Order: sequence, then C-alpha cells, then structure tokens
Amino acid sequence: MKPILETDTDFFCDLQAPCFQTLTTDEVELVRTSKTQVLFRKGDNLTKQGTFASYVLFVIKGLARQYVEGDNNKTFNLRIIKPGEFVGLSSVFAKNTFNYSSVAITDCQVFLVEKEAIAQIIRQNGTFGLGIIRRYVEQNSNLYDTLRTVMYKQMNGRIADTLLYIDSLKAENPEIFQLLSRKDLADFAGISTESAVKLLKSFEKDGLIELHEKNILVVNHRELLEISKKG
Amino acid sequence: MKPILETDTDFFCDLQAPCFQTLTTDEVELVRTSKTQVLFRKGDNLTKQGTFASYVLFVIKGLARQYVEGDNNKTFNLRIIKPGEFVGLSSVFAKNTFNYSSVAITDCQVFLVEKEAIAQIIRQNGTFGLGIIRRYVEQNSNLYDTLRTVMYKQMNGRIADTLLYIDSLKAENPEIFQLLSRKDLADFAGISTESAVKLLKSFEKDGLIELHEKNILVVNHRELLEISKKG
DNA sequence: AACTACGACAACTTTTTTATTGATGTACAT
DNA sequence: ATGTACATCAATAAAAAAGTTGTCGTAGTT
Repeated sequence: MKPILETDTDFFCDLQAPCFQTLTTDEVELVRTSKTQVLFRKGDNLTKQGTFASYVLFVIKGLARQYVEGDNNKTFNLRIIKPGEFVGLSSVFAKNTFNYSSVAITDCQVFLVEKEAIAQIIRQNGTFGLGIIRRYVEQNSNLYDTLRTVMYKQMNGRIADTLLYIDSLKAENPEIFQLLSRKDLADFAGISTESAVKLLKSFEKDGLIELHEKNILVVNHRELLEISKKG
Repeated sequence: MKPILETDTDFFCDLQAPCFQTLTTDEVELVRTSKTQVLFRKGDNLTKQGTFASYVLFVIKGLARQYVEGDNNKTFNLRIIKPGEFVGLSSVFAKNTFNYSSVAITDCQVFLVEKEAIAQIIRQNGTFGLGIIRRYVEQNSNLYDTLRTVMYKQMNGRIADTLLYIDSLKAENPEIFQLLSRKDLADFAGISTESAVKLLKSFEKDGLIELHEKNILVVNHRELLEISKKG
C-alpha cells in the first residue's frame, strides 16, 4: 500500500513557486527532504492558535482564512491566504507556537517544511532570506493597517475596508465572495453579523455595491475608498 | 493584555489526570514548562494527517473523533477520543508526522506537550512509561480489531460493532449519539451513509434498537453482539 | 443463471445553519 | 440631555446540509 496524501510526485509544481527559484540544488534537496505535502480539505484547520509550531506551511493551491481567536467564540479575520504564501513564518524565528489560526476555505494543497530547514537555508542564502523578510515586512505592515482600522474607524469605514480588500482578491479568485459568509465578512470588519448585513444593504441602496446572493459586486470603487478614508 | 487561550492557571485539573500522578516534582515541572494549553472548538482539528508532529496532545475535557483520510473525501473513523487520553503518541517514538486526523466533536480543552519532554520523562520514570506503553498496546489491539472488522465482516456486523462501541461510551457521555451524524456512524462502520440509514431502520424494526432522532437506544444488546460475531 | 451484498444516484423531506429585519439597550460624544 | 454608533436579542425567512427512501448497477457467490 502506498501512502495516499503524502506523495511527493503527484504534484508537479513542487518547488516551482517563485520564492524557491533562488535556491541552489543542495538547498532544494534540503527542502525536499524535510518537507511533507498535505491536502487540507475545505474546513480543515491549517494552523490552530496556541499549538506548537515546528514547521512553516506553504500554500500551493487553494485559499484559506487566517484569524485570531478571542474569548467566547469571537474570531477576528486577518487575511485570506493565497497560493504562494507562507503561514506560520514566525515559528521559524521567534515564537514556538502559532499565534493565529487558519482554516481552508477551499481544498488546499500545502506543503510543510520543518523550521530548521528554512532557518538553515536563510542562513546560507541571503536572497531567499530577503524574500522571506519582504513577506514578513508586508504582513507586518498589513497588521498595522488592520490595527488602525480596528482602533479608529467605525462600522462604515471598516466594512468598506473589508469589501475593498476582498474585492482586490477577486481578479485572481472570482469566487472569493461566495466562499465567505456574512459572519466571515463581519469578522473581517470586526463588527456584528447583523450590522454587517444592514450595512451591506445600505451600501447596495446607495449604489455602492450590488448583492447577488453571496457574491458582491463593487460598483462604486471610488466612493467606497472615500468611506474607508473617512473612517 | 494577557493571553487569552493559553493561561496555565485557569484550568484547575492541570496535571491532576491519573497518568501524571507518578511524576516527581521535577518531572511535573518539566511537563509544565514544555506544555501549552489550547481550547479546540467544536469542529477544529486536533491533528491533521500528514502534518509534522512535534508534540503529543492530552485531552483534558471534551470529545474528539479520530479518523484516517483516504482518497476523494473518504474518511474512516477509528475512535472517539475521551478526556484522559493521548493523541499523537506515535510522534514521540517513531513517525515524524501524524498518521491520522482528529476533530473536536465538542469543545475540547487540551494540552500539548513537546515530544522531547515526554521522551525524557519516559527515560527516567519507568512507571510513567509503563502507563504509556499500556495505552499504546491497547490502541494497537483495537486497531487489529478494527482491521478484522473491515476485512471480514459485512454491513450488519459492522454497524452492530459501531453501535456497540458508541453505546459503550454512553455511560460516561450520554449525549454521544447526538454528536454523531449518520455519516459519522457509517464512517465508523466503513459503509455508505445510505446503507447505514437503512440498516438502522431495519435494526429498529427488529427491535434491536430504538431511534429517537439522533439518539440511539440499544435495546437488545445480546442480539447485537450476536450479529457482530456472525459478521 | 439467479442471488446476495452492497455502493451510487436521484428525489425528496427534515433539520440545521445562515441571513435578514426590527426592536431595545448602553456607552460615549456633543 | 440628546444623539450617535453600535451590540444584542428575538423572530422569521432563506439556504444549505443531513437524513431518508426507492431504484439501479455491479461484482462476487452459489
């Protein structure tokens, strides 16, 4: 019997992703030997906040939602994780545990690399390290934006931000809105589900967006941006 | 701001579980410093088949379902994980990855111990090791039973086995059947959901069980056992 | 060839989850 | 004190998932 979900060979774009292009043959080999590939099905957790993190995840295919968990079932959505992105990078450098959870919103083909291998490669391959740092910096910057949004904006601005963010993913993932419930959107904006529903209706009435079941069409991008800025 | 889900102190039965009673003060300290505690919510994965396993999970509270994943969305349920049980023990000794998935069927308070700590304690505390081995052996034996069931029994025997197994958990967890769907039961028996539904009805007609929505009452234990034996 | 033991599919019903709406309460700002 | 910006609750509607049943096909048995 052969293992079913962990075969190396059945996924052609193995280490084809841009960020691995700078690796030497040896380094590719190191990654290859210390990696495993897993299919996360829609609904599976890629990471669970608080569990030990001994590896980094790299999404090859599929979409996931990253969120932080608070008390009594509150969740706050941070971002949509796309193919080509890492999850749990901080485990390599600092914290021993994942500081957020993430869940597949479509089936996700992911590979996992043990953190020691990543650390080793960064040590010896500056270009690769630079790429990692770049990603890190960007995530960090996004976090600041999010923080600002949560601290200073109110409902309208927040949901506008959320809509703009999700809409920005639509080019690559036209089905993205269908994958998110009203609660998911609310949790991106950090407002109650009911408020989200009401605001969406109100935005629709004002001709900013169109609601087609779960799909949302941004009609007046400019004005949404305005609302986002006003806060 | 204090961390929300990982506090040490907010769960009194910390290391009260029987299997930790033989630990010395030092050993308790070792566990304590290399553990983290996490609340898995209903539906969260405790483990995902194929991911790197650098720790062992110990369930303090709540129930989970352990299963193996096959091709195209087939899952086969292995057991219900109860409080006081370990998940992912094999990661300590052998395989570097979890060889099964598990998912919380109620909220689960769990603590995670890094495998090196467990290994260290086993090295120095034979009694503790013995307990671990005992668990291991039992799980192993159960696996053989399962294998036999799957290989040699047919529908009636399989679903009878499943009913008897779940029923055996009912004393401690009266709500257990309500936590499982027909598909879950079918996946314990390794048969199709439709077959499971039909068999349950037929067992009810024959007076072996009573179906009250999702709850199932085993009426004729003896005869079910008979069916299980006949295969 | 007829039979048995299933799984797969389709149609349908029931249950559960998600979405929606209005009403009420509260804290904070003006 | 009054208004604004929400959350929360409750009631309901709509959508999705789970459960049910009958029919059929196929593979292995007798």
